[in-house]
Amino acid sequence: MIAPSRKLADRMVTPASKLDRPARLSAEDWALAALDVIAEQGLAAVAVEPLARRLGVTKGSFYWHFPSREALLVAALERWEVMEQETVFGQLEAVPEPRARLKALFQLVAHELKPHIIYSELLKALDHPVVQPVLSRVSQRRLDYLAASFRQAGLPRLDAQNRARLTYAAYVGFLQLSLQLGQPRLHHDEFEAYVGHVMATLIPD
Amino acid sequence: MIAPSRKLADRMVTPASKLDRPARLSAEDWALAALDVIAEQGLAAVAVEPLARRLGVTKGSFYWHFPSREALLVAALERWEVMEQETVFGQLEAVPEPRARLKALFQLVAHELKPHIIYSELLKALDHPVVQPVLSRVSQRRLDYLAASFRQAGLPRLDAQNRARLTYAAYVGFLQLSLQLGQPRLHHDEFEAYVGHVMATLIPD
DNA sequence: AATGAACCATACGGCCGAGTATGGGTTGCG
DNA sequence: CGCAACCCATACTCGGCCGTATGGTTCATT
Repeated sequence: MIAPSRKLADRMVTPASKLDRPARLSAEDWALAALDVIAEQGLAAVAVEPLARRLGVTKGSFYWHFPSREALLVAALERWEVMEQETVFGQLEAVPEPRARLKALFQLVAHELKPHIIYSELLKALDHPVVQPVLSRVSQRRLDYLAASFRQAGLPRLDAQNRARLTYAAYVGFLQLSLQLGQPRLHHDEFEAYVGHVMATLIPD
Repeated sequence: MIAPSRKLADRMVTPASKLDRPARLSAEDWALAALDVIAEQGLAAVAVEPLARRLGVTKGSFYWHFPSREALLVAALERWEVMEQETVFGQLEAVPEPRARLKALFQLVAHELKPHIIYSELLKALDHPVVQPVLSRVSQRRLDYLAASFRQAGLPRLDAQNRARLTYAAYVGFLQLSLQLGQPRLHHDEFEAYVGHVMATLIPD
């Protein structure tokens, strides 16, 4: 079982011994650290002992909070799934007009890649049984959201669905190519032109 | 200590004991087996001992042909890179008209996923230093090919480049979503409709 | 002050895969 | 036949990570 997350006291008697580590960790701290490692080095790099070293403690701490490495992954992904809901969808609720909302969505994804790094890393770890259902749910929600937006933008139902699939595939591919491959390395101007082209091509008029 | 020598007759006359294994392997056999494992379980699953078991031999064999696991990966990717050139591009040289060639390209990718499984798996292993340059070259070649085709289809130079980027991102995303996530699980009819939608959206008229 | 719970360190066993060393068997060729 | 070159098996060492066992330390509470 997971220990109840107690608010970490700011009692820092040590001046500069172990730096800003809260001296005592909670299960949530481990889950957040796991998400950091996923974002930096992928899911496979989430190992107990390296994580412990990273946090300045030993395995003895970890196995008090979690029964196994699997349990940590589950907790981390659970936490990520709720966070991503707010992050991605939260900023778009405000835009009522569907075409403007789609444009805002493209701009968001294109210019703020960091929130999508974890999604991209999880996509690379889809063979893992814990990851698959989570990514499945998240992707389906996004697809439905896209399809609804295209529908509101005037596309017939089937066209809206297919356009959503195409758009989402382009999103996933863009993430992989720009984050993982990092190859194109477009300069600012040509990148803006690219985003403009994507919007002009995929958003109906 | 002294292992009793296996009956030689087992090797010589057996009709189907060790099956079709050529009894003695070459470096190329190892490279091809590595590609099989990549296609089935990803690059991380390419380990020497499991591979040896798969081939019915032991590590002793491997380390005669290769100095290290790295060297095997390099050889396997090298081999894959030349094979993929012929496989993907070879079938399209015959089609002269650019728009028809693009359509043929879409159909090829949509209906014959197997040749792209390795590409998809390598995409998931881009953090590996051996993989990065290979995928970088392959992707760039494909992008250039796409851009040239869109150019021939009548798009202005910059539009052709951006359309190529968009198309290739959609290709990569489609691979990840259908191969790894396996989620959409579209039925035949709606899948054909999707492919049609993609072509109608991305191929200029 | 004392006690119990929360938290962590240390040490251990086990698994698995990378490499190394070495010798034995197999094949082609003179 | 005989002798290399070639191919493979066996038997190690080494390191990394998982999980367990156990005892020590710190904190809140009475």
